[in-house]
Amino acid sequence: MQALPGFRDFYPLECSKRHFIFKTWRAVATRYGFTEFDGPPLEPLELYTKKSGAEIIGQLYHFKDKGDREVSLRPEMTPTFARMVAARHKDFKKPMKWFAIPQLFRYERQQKGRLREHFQFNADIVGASLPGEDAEIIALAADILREFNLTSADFQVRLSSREVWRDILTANGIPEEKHADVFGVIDKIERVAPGESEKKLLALALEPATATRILDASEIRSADALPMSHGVERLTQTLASLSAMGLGEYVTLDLRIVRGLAYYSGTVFEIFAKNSQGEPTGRAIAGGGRYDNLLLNLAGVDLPAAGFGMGDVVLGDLLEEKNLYPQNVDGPEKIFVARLSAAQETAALELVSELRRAGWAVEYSFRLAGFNKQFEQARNCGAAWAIVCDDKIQQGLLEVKDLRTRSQETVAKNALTDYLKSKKQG
RNA sequence: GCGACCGUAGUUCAGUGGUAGAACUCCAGAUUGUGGUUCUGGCCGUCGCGGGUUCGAUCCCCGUCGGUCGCCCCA
Repeated sequence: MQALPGFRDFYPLECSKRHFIFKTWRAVATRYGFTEFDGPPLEPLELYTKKSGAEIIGQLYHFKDKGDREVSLRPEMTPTFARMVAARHKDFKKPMKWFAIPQLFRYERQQKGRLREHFQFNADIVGASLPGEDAEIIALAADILREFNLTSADFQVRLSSREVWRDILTANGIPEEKHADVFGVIDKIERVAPGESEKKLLALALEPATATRILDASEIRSADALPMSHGVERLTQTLASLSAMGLGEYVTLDLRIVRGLAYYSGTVFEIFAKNSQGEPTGRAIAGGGRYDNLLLNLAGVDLPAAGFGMGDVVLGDLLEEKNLYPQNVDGPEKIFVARLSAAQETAALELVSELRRAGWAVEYSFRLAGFNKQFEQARNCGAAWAIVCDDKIQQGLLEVKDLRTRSQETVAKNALTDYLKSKKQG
């Protein structure tokens, strides 16, 4: 028996890494004033088949439950979020800044960076559709990566706008009905052979000259290269805000980004790891954007919103590759309490208990073994300190050994925690 | 859903048409007052599963399941 395909067993080390990622997500989100929420991992299938991106339904992990309901494990958090917000948005002041760390599911063949299950940090703002909100979302995403000690040499935020794209398409006489298809082509420009995108655009019955202008537009990397419009003004303001927040070096305008999901309406962005040439590479670490119409379409409540997601798989691979998991990711400094003989059994257990209640991570040997064994066990459990209980415990004295330097000192029991604290900081 | 490659002890891998090995790990001991060395012993596999060819298959063939990577799609 093993885990289902695409599902992971988290052994202690992997679980520690997962906790490290979650802890970092929560810490930065909290600093940005976001509060955590959660929803059901299983939802009515209809929530996903209804209005949010028809693309997603082909790969849903869905089935019929015992009550004959069509249900699906959640493939993304946004529909759940939209439903929850729509139902009770009047209970919350705007802007609402919420985050969640849902486990998401997709039924598809697994490959690198893509499993049937993953955890995804989601942060969303429901507010007034301001450029500052877009900047806040992007800044949070970038600052999370900075918190993992990733730098501008490691990742790049690629900023774009569907609003700008709609203006470009409309200016080129492309009717609204075709926008989604054209977005689909733009979204894949980087992944198809040269010339392929032009063929696809022509297949959508675009004039050759129009197709060329669309492809040229996707090369735009600066707001100055775009005719002024509401969308461009917005992008400019968002970029200015990000620069003011000290994140300018992380962000570039890149009109190749449009995002796959149909519900995005304005600003969109994706974050990619950079290769040695500084080019975006691999799968997106994070992605998101503005979806001002989703709440209206899905739940009949007209609230503008923006958000992004960041999965643990691609991020985890990157942290692994860059060796950015902390040394002590599997836990705090431990203390091992050893005792010489049965005479110290009780005293040792008292000491173990006292230290644990004082907040230290403490281990000891369940059976009285020779010192060789006890010290070996101390090393194996990763202890930084060993405290030896021997005859001197009668006088309230303990031997404290630093297992890394192998130096040992006699310390009074009542001075132990102060001693350990002073040593820990040093 | 499609394609390529792969599937032997917990792990990394060797191996042969006549029912399997190494290293490491793990456990115990050498060592009844101080640990990463060394030595000794022990546990471990229905050789992924099913079928076929064969006197006989872990080895050949087919299927299936699983893994890796890619396509599709993209949280």
